[in-house]
Amino acid sequence: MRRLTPREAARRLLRAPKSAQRDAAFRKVNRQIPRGRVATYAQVAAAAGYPLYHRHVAQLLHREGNALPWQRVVGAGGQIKLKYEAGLEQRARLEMEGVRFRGKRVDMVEHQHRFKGWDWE
DNA sequence: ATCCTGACCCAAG
DNA sequence: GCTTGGGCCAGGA
Repeated sequence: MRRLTPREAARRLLRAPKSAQRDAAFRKVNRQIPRGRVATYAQVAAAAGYPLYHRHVAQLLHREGNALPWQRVVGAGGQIKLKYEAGLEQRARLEMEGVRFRGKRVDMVEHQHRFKGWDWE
């Protein structure tokens, strides 16, 4: 497979369904979150340019999180939204990156990532 | 087209 | 802290 030129890539994106463009934007934003930091679903959605799509961010991570730093996306206020074992795994992964918790929630004051330009403040 | 669901969010009480 | 209700949107049945 030859590598696509930027122009070809752009063209391919335009032809692609909207959902694919969104997902691509979500993946890109998710990958911008550095180790030891987290962002909320709403933050990722907004930073990707789709302010009302926080639920879809979750859907994407659910589908193909394995190929992404999915553990760095949490609910508003630092809540872990995964249930049961999955939730424990996310917490463990984050703690392994040095993220600290206050009770059930991630210490957002310490670890919330700020995307440059985007997202309030 | 309708109905249901979801790793959501937020304001209320 | 909690629960509830409403809002949001696309995808699948």
